Amino acid sequence: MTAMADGSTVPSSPPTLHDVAREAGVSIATASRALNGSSRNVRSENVSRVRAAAAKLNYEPHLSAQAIARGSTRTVALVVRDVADPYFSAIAAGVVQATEEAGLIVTMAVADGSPERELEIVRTLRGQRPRVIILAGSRIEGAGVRDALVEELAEYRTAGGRVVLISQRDLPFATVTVDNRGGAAELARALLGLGYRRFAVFHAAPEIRTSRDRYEGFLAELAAAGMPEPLAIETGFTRAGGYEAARRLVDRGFEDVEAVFAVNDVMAIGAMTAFRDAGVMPGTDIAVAGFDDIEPALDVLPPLTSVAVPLREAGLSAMRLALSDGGEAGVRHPVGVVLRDSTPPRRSA
Amino acid sequence: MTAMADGSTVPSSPPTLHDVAREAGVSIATASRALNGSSRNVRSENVSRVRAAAAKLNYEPHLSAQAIARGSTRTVALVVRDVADPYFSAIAAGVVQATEEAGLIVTMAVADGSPERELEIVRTLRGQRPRVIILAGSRIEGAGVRDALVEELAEYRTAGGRVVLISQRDLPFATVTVDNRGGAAELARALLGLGYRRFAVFHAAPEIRTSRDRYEGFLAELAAAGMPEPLAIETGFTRAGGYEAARRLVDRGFEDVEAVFAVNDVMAIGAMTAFRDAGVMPGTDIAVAGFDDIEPALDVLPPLTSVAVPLREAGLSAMRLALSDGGEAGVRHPVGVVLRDSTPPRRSA
DNA sequence: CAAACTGCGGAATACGTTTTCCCAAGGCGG
DNA sequence: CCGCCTTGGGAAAACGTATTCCGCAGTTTG
Repeated sequence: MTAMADGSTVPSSPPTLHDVAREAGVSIATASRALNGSSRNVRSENVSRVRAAAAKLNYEPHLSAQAIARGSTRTVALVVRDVADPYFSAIAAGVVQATEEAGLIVTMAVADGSPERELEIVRTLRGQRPRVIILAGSRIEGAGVRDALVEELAEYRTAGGRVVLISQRDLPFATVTVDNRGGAAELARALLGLGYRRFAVFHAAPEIRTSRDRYEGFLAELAAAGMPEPLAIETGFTRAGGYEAARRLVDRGFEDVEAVFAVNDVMAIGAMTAFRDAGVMPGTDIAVAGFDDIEPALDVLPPLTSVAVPLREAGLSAMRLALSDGGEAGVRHPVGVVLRDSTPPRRSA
Repeated sequence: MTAMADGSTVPSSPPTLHDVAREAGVSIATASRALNGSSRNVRSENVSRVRAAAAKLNYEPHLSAQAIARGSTRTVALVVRDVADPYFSAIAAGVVQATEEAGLIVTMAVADGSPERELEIVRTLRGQRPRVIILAGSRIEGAGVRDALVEELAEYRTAGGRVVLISQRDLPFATVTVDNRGGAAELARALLGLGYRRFAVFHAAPEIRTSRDRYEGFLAELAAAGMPEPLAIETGFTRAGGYEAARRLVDRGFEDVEAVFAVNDVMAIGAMTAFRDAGVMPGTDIAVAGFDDIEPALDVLPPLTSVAVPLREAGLSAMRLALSDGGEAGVRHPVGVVLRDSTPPRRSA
């Protein structure tokens, strides 16, 4: 603070490059060149004087000013549905890690599962002029919003920005996907192998592409094996959704269902708790399997059978994809079924 | 893209205020005033023409340019230890929500539990010139780093920035805390009331203030009740830390311990899994209690006794505190013990 | 009816950087 | 010894916006 005559204080603004240059006795241009090593040379004596001055004044360059002077920012924008969801927070962790390793800055926005909100976010994001926009788990298929979003993103890319989508296919942008369909099919095969025959599937609205792919992959494999169509229950893509679907199943008296496949782990975990609350024991009375293999899947009892998805890796790949100047390519991560006690082998009926 | 003579394309930069003004047939000054309603009036006809031009060109103001022209940004910087940890992601969710409601932007950095990294983050954050810096769960007590960090933050505040700390006391900044000491004491009383007498405490390094407060609160209450000193095991503040501490306890043959208090839920949950992996059943063979009452505490079996902490609320309060021009005040959130089956009443010995 | 004032548009400046352009000094070959 | 090239410093322009200041027209006031 700067003390005033009346005893009050005034916020003193941080030192600028100008101050550093004056302190070092050189021009602003030289100071700038000394600090960020441009293509131009600076006499080494001047470099050290500028460095010393910057350190003395505790100078930090004004990122906004740099951005406008250079014509590009150092930020990466990440849009997720919900930070508190372990699925997204794992992805976010990967994105943040890769971003910081590249010396960039992450800004985060939460779409809350609303396509309109997501569109609005992307629009205002353009004002931020980020280098990269990463959309994770968007609910992009919402009616007309989809086209508007695609157009918005395309325009952003035209201006030199990079777009990466996580777990969302069929859009003209670089994408990192996981093999949702294949993983669900593999899971179906594994469950059939354990002796299960009658299934229920807890899935979310089909506009959520991830849910739909997993659902369809599971169905396709059952059909291929000549199994009857499973009981499908549509619900929210969240823990609460899984809980509620399980309640509904209990209320309906199970209808012979032996195993539940919930299209993600938080739903599966919610379902397990709902079953237990209703007095039916997951694992013994009814089998439960999920998808994602998030950390809590191990801590729940019985441990949850799931399909391991490298979420953090997906976040890392997204950033790698964004930073490599590669074209529209995409990365697909393999997934792997991991069987645990929530789906014990079933004595042959 | 702009098509070139040779058939290639060139990134075309986004429209600027200049373009909007030209399109609307007014000056830049008028366009600026029309778009963000300054104190100055603009003829309503011009306002609508500018608005129309902006919409037609899909104009978004360049936030960096605004920042430097206005002398202040619209960003809030959040520093957490680890996004993937449910404790921090819950706080982050609250911060993001409140920030977006205020029309601001969140940038996020991950300190990874290293005080040096945290200091470095805060330093480079100053270059971002955020309106607010929120530090959650910092490990601020690291040796000399602490003073440097305080100084850095003080300097930032001098320049007009606002600092809010979450769950960190005794620093000269606005702080939102939870009653860690009181909650732990209350938990101790509750466990004593259930009949437990021999305790182990899994705590983290004392530089982690949150851990220390909970540990001390628990100890103090036991001492007040005339109980013997519990067995203390120091470990990491993470799920892995809890797991490892439980293993150590098992290896030592328990030494009569009847109940474990882990200073947070992820540690408690890790410990429960470790116990189970070792063949001792949490809840029946040994009681376990945690702190935070994160969502998975309900899904684990037996459900985990914990102390409910309004984490999302804490994030919201932090932002409210930052935006209200109030002084150094602080908010303290109350906590409440919630008993579940991981600590069943103990038959009196 | 002159003077003061109000309403509003636009030119110009400011913000803190980077970068282009110009210039001076010194080294070198011819 | 002269011109040319290299080296490196500084002045100034540029980035995109907000805002101050100036000026003009029209309106009110005394």
